[in-house]
Amino acid sequence: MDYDFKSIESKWQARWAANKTFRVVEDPAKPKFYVLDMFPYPSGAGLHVGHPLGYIASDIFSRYKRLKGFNVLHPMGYDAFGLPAEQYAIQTGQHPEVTTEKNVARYREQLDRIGFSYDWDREVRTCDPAFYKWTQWAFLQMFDSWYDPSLDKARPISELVAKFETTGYEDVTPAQWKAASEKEKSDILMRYRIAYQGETSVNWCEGLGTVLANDEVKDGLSVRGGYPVEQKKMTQWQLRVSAYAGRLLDSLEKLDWSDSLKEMQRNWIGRSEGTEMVFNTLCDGRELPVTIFTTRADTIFGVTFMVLAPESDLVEALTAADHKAEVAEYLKYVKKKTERERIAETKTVTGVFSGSYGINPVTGEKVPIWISEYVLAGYGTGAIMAVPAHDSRDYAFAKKFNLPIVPVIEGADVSEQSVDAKEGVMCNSGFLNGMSVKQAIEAAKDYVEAKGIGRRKTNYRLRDAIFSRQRYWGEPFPICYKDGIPTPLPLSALPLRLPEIDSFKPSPDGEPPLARAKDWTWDGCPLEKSTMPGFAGSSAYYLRYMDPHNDSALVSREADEYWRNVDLYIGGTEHATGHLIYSRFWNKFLFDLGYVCEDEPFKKLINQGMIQGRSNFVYRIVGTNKFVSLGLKDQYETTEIHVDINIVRNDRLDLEAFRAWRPEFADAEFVLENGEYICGWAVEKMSKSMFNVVNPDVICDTYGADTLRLYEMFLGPLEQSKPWDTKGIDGVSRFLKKFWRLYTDRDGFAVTDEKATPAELKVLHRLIGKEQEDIENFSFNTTISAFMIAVNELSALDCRKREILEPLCVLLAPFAPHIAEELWEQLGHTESITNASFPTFNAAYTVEDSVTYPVQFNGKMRFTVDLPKSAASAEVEAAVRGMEQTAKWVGDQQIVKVVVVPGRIINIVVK
RNA sequence: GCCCUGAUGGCGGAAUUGGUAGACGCGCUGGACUCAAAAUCCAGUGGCCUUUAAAGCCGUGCGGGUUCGAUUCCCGCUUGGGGCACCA
Repeated sequence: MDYDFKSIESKWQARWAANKTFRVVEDPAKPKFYVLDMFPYPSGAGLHVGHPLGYIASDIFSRYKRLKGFNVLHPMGYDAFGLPAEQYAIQTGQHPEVTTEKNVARYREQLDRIGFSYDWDREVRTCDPAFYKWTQWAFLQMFDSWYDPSLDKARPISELVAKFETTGYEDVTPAQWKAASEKEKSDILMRYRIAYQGETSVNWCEGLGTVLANDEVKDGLSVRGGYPVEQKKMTQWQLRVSAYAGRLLDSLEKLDWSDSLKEMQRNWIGRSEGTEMVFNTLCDGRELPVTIFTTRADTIFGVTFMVLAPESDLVEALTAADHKAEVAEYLKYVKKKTERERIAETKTVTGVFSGSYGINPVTGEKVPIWISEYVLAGYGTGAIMAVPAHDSRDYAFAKKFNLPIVPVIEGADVSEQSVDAKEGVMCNSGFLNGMSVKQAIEAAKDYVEAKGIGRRKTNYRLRDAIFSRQRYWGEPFPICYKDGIPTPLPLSALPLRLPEIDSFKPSPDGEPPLARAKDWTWDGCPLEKSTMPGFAGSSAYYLRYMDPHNDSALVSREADEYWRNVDLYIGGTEHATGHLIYSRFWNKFLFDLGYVCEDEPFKKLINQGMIQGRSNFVYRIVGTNKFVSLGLKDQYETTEIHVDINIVRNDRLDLEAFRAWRPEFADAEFVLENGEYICGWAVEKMSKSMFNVVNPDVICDTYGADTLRLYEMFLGPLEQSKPWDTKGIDGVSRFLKKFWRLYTDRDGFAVTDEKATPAELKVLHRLIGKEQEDIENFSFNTTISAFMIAVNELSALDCRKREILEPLCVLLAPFAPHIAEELWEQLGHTESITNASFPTFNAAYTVEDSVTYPVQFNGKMRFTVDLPKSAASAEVEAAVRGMEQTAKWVGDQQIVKVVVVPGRIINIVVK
């Protein structure tokens, strides 16, 4: 009876769907386990073989955990708002919803063929109003909250209002608050709300007609589309992510994430401990205190000038009358540069003197104030004290503009470059002289605080997230403008649905597409016209899966307390500084307000590696239509041409198929070696343009889903990037056929009820132990190797015993669920193998009797062994190559005790 | 420039974390079964020396070190991949 994967796989996929085999409900009697994949954006191109890698891994783990008795939540959905569908809509006029729907259907079809154990009853789509109701709800919660630094958590804004009314808070007194107009009160509160509207320098992308978040921009170009991005001051909705910077950083500690990912987040958050110091300044005789931020308070005696960011609000006040013209010109120059040019020209030093001076608060010295683009307005205070001797950027600036350079560390040679290292002994520094740099940093901080000229300050590089997008295909803001004041809609108004519009382009006067909607108002007031960014919907989707149909809460308390947070999250590393930061922020916010019970969303996170394509090349002799085989190409001048991998097998080109591939190759001629055309190859990104895309559907057709699943895992460690090479798939395909043959013979199913032998039990239990250990460590490739060995051994033993084959079937089920289900049914089970139990490991079956032999050390780092006559001496001697580590070898005739397990060195202990 | 990560046969990758390097799979070579092919099965397969075999030597990016013993630990490099980059 042959292994007919096609009928088996379609049979079981249909049955799983019909029986809702993977439906999961909260069950307090069982321990929970939440396994989550990063949900995909359903793009038009469909899945290639690299996409399901993480899904397969999480599916194996889910199925394994179920066998281990856990109640496993393993959902899937779609991150369905986004730019590609909208761009497509602009070009074709087709509604993004239609495109999205079509792509989702295609994704679902492809996913279903691979046999995933998702509970599809819990599917979510971010573009579904029933879903984005809760995205909008969360936004309103953030609008209605502020970050209380004394409690270090978010609190209702009403508490802040109460403070204003009674005791005052920061620079607002009760009298001022009471006197303030509605508009003024709104403006004051905007400075505190978690979701707030404010003017900020944004990444404006003309090509897309919208602003972008920092993680949506790379090298001055938009990540989607690759259009240039410029800096622009605009009023935008923002999320006060920066308030959470400290907590986001500190709780990284307790997460089970890879070091590299945590490090990326640490860098992105960028904590730096320093000092804020006030320099008094003089400009045309006026005095103005200016606060600067430095991490090197110890170098205060080396300050020779100050620098302001061109965008800083201080520039105007600190530009002397006789320098207005130069400064204005410089500002104009800076403004017209795009972000991209600024990055490209990071080596060129520019700047202008403001005509004003600062007073060093420690030395009383007067230093010039400059304006330069190397100081950023958005970080610290937008103003710095410059110490050219010990900061390379200040040094470059001082050299360019001939400013003095004063070293304050003994022996520092600053004739060629600055000495940035935080080591050495201070000099030229008054009370700091003689201290090490590390001591001096602390001493200077203490001094500054004691004298009241500054204070310790921790700065973060993490900026608030810009939350407005001038696009159509996103969540509308539940905000209207009552007399120009941003006013939240009542919760009963949610979801605020996207309006129908006739074109998806920006409006003719440059407003977002929503401006085209008829009657986009609420209660007579105009509604907000921008929409939320892509990360809005993906920030809390994992919570929604816990309780996806709840219409009265994002997630009920019961569901949240049962599922708590994600135990295992699998996805790509490209979300390190976007989604994974925003989600953590979002979750902490909901935690502060008591809506969820865990303050971190994802306990363990694994980044699956990329599967790269393996491209093939042919070599065309320049100026001809002749192609030369790889080994002979050096004899000609050739151009390398990508060739479709579907017409190449084992790097041998199918000549006929090549001629048929494209009209221009129809009369191609070949220079062959040994009668064959050998193609060159390279590992590259899998993409259509390189003709190296492998479609999982094709693999499912030719080899089956179980083979695909096994092969993707067998390829190598999950977290590593590795090339796909279809020819290796035959190995796992053969394995499954052999596995099938263990249970069947020519006539059909053939399993006996005989008692298993110790040898057979040993094979089984070694595998159980190995699989258990490997799966917990996400080392799926080694499990599969162990499986291959076990199956080969059982074949050799001709073992057809139920006592062995039944547990063996369960062991395979997480990896190759279809074949396992089929055989499980053949074994007489009526329930799905999903409900079986993982076999119990019994180490006793795997251990051999150990024998003790005396051994002598002969002085040549080699051992001879005295053996009883009964022992197979060659075997034992071959086995004894190791030595117990702690043994100290003195002399050359020492007797040791050797414990030998045949074929394996176990241990050698000094007697 | 800074921070993470890797580097092992023709290829993907193993190695109980200091103890027989190259498991498992692909590919390749030879053989069996076939009229033939496919499928399947068996054997071999790191390099060098050798007619063969035995034995030996060399081998985990490079150079040192620790150790009876290093792919594994330490120091110094080379190099692939990823991230950050005027963050004071």
